[in-house]
Amino acid sequence: MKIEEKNSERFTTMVENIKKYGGCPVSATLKLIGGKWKPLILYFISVDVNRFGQLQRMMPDCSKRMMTVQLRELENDGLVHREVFAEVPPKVIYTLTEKGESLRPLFSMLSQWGIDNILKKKV
Amino acid sequence: MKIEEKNSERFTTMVENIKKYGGCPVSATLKLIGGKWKPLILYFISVDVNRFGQLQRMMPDCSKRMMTVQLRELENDGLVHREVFAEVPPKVIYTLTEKGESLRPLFSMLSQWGIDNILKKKV
DNA sequence: AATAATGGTTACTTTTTTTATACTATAAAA
DNA sequence: TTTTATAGTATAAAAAAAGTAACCATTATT
Repeated sequence: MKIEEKNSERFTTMVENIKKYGGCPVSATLKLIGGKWKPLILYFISVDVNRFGQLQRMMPDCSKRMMTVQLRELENDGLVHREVFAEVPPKVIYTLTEKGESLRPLFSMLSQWGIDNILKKKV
Repeated sequence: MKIEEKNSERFTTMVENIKKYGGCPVSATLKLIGGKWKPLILYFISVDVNRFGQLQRMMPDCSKRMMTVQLRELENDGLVHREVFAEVPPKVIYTLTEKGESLRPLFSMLSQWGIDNILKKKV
C-alpha cells in the first residue's frame, strides 16, 4: 500500500479544493498580493497615502513604471479603486475596495510571521 | 500641510518596522512562501507526502528541476528538513521544520481568502 | 517664454524565472 | 543482460518580470 493511498483521507480537502476550483487557493491568493511592491502599496493606500506621487515618494525604489503596473494589476484584481478627477494638473486617488480591506487580517498575520521568523534575526 | 505629515502617526508602525528590520515583513514572508509550487509542496509534505517521487506524482506539472529548486529553497529558508538515507535506490524524506509548521494558520487563512474571493467565482 | 506640477505612457534592455531535454549512479529484479 | 526504481544534475532556451530613460498634455507660476 502506497503512502499516497494510506494518507489519502488526510489531504482530500486541499486536493478537492484544487479539483473543484481549478487551482490551489493559496497560490491564487499569493498571486494577487505577491507582487514585488504590492504589500507596501496596499499598506500605504490603507493609511491614506493615496495619490500616485505620494506613493512614489514613500517608495523611491519603485519606478514609475512599476508603480503603474502594480496599481493597474491591483485595480484589475478588484483590490484597489482608482478615481480620476478632471483637474489640471491631473488628480487621481486610490482607495482600497471592500475586497482590499478584507485582506487586513491576512496582512497582519503575514507581517507578524515575518517579524518573528525572518527579520528579527538581523537585529 | 501634506498628507504624508498629516497621517504620519498612522503608519509609523509599518514604516518603523521597515526601518528597524531593513524591509517589509509582509514582502519578506511572501518571498519565502510565494514560489510557484511552494504552497503545494509545503502542503503535501505536511500531510506526509514526503518523498521526491511522491511529490512529483502529486504535481505532474512541476518539472523535476523546479521541484528540486523549490525544495532546496525551502530547505535553505529553514521551512523544510531533508533527510537522506544511505540506501540504493536513494531515499530522501522531507519534513516540515518547526518554522514550517508555524505557517499552518497562515496557510489556512490564505486558502480561505482565496476560496472566498477568487476561486468561488469560477463555480 | 521657460519651468514646475501631476500622473502617467512608450520603447528598449537587463535580469530573473521557468521549461525542456538529456544525462547520472547504484543495486535489485526480471 | 536489460529493465526498473530513486533522486536527482547539467545545459540551453524561452518566457516573464523588472529596470531605464525619454516623452506627453495642460495649466499656473516665475
